[in-house]
Amino acid sequence: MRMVRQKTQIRKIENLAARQVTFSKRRRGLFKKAQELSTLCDVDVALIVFSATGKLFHSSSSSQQIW
Amino acid sequence: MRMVRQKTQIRKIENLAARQVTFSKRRRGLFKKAQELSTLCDVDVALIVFSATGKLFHSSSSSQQIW
DNA sequence: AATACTATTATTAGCCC
DNA sequence: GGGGCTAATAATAGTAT
Repeated sequence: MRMVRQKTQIRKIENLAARQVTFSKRRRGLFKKAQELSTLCDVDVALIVFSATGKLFHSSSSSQQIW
Repeated sequence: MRMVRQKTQIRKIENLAARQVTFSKRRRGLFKKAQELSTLCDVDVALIVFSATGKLFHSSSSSQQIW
């Protein structure tokens, strides 16, 4: 079974199931990167992701609570 | 000249110059990833980074202006 | 929906200018 | 501070379970 991966085009993924899977995977990656930037560079980072179904994902490394 | 790259430890980079370079590079990467998530998955993403010198970097894909 | 695998792409650390 | 280079690490698309 070949697993030929195409270079990802950055445009809306039309297939709902595929879009949800990508949302889950990339959301995790984004929060990880945000946390790493905060730690490595000693800066505050706030990240808010609003899902299509109205669910809210957020993180903030700030000592100030802004949300 | 060997360029032996160590696996990055996720802890504060003590050297100021190195920290600033990493901040610049990773900040760009993070905003790119945020934009990609928004486009691919058709969701709103807001990202705010407070630099050590008080400079504010932000992006929001939301149609609602929150900043 | 969640998790695991893995080939492949994407990011980036360390360097030079 | 910024930009380019390149090898190495890291993220992830596609697949399978």
